[in-house]
Amino acid sequence: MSAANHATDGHARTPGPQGGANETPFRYTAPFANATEERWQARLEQAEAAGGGYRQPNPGEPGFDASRPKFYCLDMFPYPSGAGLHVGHPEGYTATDIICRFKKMKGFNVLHPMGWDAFGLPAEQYAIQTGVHPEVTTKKAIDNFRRQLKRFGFMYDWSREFATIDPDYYKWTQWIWLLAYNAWFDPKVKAARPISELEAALVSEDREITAMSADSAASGAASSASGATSSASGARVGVGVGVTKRWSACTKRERQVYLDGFRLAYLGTQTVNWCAKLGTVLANEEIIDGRSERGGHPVVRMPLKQWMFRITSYADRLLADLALVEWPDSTRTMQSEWIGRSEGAEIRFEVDGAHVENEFLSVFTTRPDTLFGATYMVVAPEHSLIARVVARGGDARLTEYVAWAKNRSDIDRQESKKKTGVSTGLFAVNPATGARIPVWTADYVLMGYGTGAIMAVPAHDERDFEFAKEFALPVLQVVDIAGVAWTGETATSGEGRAINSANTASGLSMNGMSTADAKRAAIAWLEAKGIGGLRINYRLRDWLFSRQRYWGEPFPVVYDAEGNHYPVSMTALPVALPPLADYRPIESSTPQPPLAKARDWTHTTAGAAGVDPALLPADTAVVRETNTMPGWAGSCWYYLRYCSPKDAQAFVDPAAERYWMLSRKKSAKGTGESSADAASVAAPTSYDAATCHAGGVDLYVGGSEHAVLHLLYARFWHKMLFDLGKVSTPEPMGKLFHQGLITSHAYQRADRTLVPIDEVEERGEGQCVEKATGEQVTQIVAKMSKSLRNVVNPDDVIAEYGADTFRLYEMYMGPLEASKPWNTRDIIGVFRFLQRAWRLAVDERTGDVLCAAVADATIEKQLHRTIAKVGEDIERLSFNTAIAAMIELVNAATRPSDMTDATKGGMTHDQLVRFACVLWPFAPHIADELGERLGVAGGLHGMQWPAFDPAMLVDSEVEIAVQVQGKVRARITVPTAASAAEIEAMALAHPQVLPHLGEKPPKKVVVVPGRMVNIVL
RNA sequence: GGCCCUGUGGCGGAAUUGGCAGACGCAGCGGACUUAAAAUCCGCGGCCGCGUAAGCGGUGUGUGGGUUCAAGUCCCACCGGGGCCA
Repeated sequence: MSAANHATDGHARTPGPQGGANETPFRYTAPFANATEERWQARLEQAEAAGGGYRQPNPGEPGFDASRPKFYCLDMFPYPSGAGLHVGHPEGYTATDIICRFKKMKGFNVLHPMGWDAFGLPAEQYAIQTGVHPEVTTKKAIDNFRRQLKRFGFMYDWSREFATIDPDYYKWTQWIWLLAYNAWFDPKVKAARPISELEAALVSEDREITAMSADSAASGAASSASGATSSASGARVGVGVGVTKRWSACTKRERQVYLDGFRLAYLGTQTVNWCAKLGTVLANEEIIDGRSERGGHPVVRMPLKQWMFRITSYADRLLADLALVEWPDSTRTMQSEWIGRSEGAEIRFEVDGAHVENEFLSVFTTRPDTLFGATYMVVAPEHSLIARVVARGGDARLTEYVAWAKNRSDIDRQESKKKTGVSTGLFAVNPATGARIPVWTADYVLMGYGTGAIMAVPAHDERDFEFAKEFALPVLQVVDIAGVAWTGETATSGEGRAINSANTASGLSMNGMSTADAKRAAIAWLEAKGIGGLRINYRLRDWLFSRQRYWGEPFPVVYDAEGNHYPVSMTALPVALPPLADYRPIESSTPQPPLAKARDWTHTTAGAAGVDPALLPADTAVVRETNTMPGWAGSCWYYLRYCSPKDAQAFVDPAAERYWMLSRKKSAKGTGESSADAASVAAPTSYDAATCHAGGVDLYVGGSEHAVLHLLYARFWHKMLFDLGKVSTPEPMGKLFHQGLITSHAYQRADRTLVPIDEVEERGEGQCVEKATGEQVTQIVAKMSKSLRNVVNPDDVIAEYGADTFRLYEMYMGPLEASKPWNTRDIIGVFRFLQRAWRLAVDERTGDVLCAAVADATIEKQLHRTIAKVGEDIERLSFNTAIAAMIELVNAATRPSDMTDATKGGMTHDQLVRFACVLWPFAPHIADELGERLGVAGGLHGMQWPAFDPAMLVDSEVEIAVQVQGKVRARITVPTAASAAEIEAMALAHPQVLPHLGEKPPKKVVVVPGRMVNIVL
């Protein structure tokens, strides 16, 4: 078969652009590779325009094959930044592309979508810098990203593409938020339920409720929701002021406030991190060392009404269900540490003092066994108790201290060596000893952890001890730790035996008990006394979901004149982001969302805004919420939308969601060869924990920088949707994989300062010197950065070698999960491999295919082994070794320099087709081109993964090592089936072994058939 | 400070279950082809010592111990690099 036979598209015979005297116009050069790739990509565009291409139909759609198993493979969608793709993007995308192409050849229905995470701070900041509307810059960046990704030839189903900024998408983001707004977490069933069910129960049972002010309600219920997981369910945390009333006796307003205290999306007054420069509030996790993660601007703390998500309700389940997913252990550990479950006790201390009466101070401690050692208490400067003391005329030093401490970052507060604080003038009563102990405020206690107050046990806590020393507060040892002498000079921490811990008056006696027993005794005593009990505390805080920015999803909420909030009806969505001439944030010391500037939009009526008339008459004047959602919002559920991206009736079509997200657990036996048997079992129709996989997406690949936040938020949304019956699996991502960071090189002077890569010259022998000074520098691995001038632009690399080479290079660099340095010099290696592979099949002078007439038995065997090895390696994401195997095959089959003599080396037509199929997932363009020249029309995507004969994987003979005392002394070739006794006899008789054997017979001979022999003397 | 990951030639890495360390690639060296160069093809290659050579001996996976017939792999301690929580 010659190339001329299928030169129908007029391109196949086009010589590589190498000039007139070129003798090898069909050589696989970079221009030839680029031309070939672009030709195949143009064809793909045509096919896509005609409804084909790599489109994957859904169940019920034309062309859908129900007999095939499904595989949903997802990349973390990118922020389309103005800078375009960096080399890190195609790393994960190539990996998933290889797996998807492989799975397709193995007979799977493959969902492999791509889209854009286009809202959020970076897009807005970029727009602000360039002075162009974010929508314009974002869409331009998307177009550029799409162009770049298409140039890599990824097998995405582009018909499913969307961006989070599309109104058709964020309409449903708002819809999900409304679901959360209209839901509460029922601690009895540990699941979300519609809030209408809570309301119905309150009405029918006419329950007694504690009516509260709007401000305290939200935080109060939030605390009780997490407290509900402990046995201390009745205990209120902090100082709550409320009146108990029957539901029927409550006003409409009181009922509303009460219900608001349960919503999963609620309005709470929070001490927030206000970044004046960015004009927005930031989540704790967006702040590093007291400055904004993005931009490094200072952040101050102030109270603000914000929309929150009650993610703490899900702390237990978010923790427990980590066991159900195939995620890297490191990621699961990070999430569980982020959730930070700790078991301890809540203890309520009575407070009395000049200004405050009948109050109590609640603390959380992991060491209730040390209660007798609590010689003073400390509350955070932000604690509500302090505010009240100040309001009732507390002394000036206290006021001053609170003002000073308020803006110190959490890090500063915890790390500063010198402890600061002032006495509040109040006293609390230690319930165990009956002693009056002073209440201090100090910034080393944070409002964000526990209750914002601690009982200080200076004898056994380092920080409490330092504080007690600083202010001459009493220290009492209550734990005797074996092997650690008590000197009074330093705190002793750890477990031991309780001492000085008995009081007949209070009835608590723990002396002699182990720490574990003492904890139990203390908790039992607290419960009996009704002043506390077992409590599970979480580090996890509720999720601050409001941002004072323009470029985000508007909240579907309006406020009446009194400031009461009302949801926009689901049927009135989307609440479209209004056009705004000046969208810049308002840089100020007080929060002012930019959307407030769109007065025509913000000031409207309930009817125009789409509020249910049953909630508020249509002509009521209302003001829209001007905060927007954070960048995380759109990425919390995009994987669901891909299942049915155009659905206008629902956020996801239930049948499509079920098909792509729900799957059976893999049977224990099924290793690798799973295509045929998986299809024979009918797809499940509903989730069953015993037989179904908890996670939906079969493989999710992305960077580990998203190990906590994005993945925790997405899991939270998914669990809400699961509870409310909107999705069919309890977890969003069944299997997760993090690709490693691609780093680069930089050079370091003797004084450890860095030198940009282009200011260094190599002088051979691995010696490098700085051009300007001649100083010797050493090569180190560093992150790619503009300042080090070591950023690699994928477009440049493709122009120089082609996309197939780029893909191959990134996969060949090393293990996918490892962080690896980019080394441009190494790219030539995989490029040469593709050249050799090409030359194996194609005459470089004529473009005709070159096939061996007769199959070489050795090559045939190696081909089978390569097919087996590459298939296994793809399944375990070991692409570097798969490529090495292909290189070995091609090297073995490569002819000597006379490349026209088809009788020497090479592969037969049939072998070349099979090889092209194996190469296709990695380097699809060259493989498709080879395939076509070999007579497979229209590309290889319809081909099956080639079969291998297991018999071909075994040799009849094997060479094994013979060791004497663990040292290799000889190698013998034995039949694979040889018995241990036969091998032993051969080994002992070997001439190279004999001299090493002593006079006496060997003590022992270890024979591992097929591996080695070890003779022990 | 605690937990986790990691350390293999000049470089990237391989060794999937404790079983021949260094696959494959880069860089390097030698040869063939060529007027020459590039390209291509063939070959060499951890380090040290001996040998003209094929080869032989020793040593070798951050350091020091241990388990084992056998350790890059398992255990303990330490050192360096990275991450997470403090």
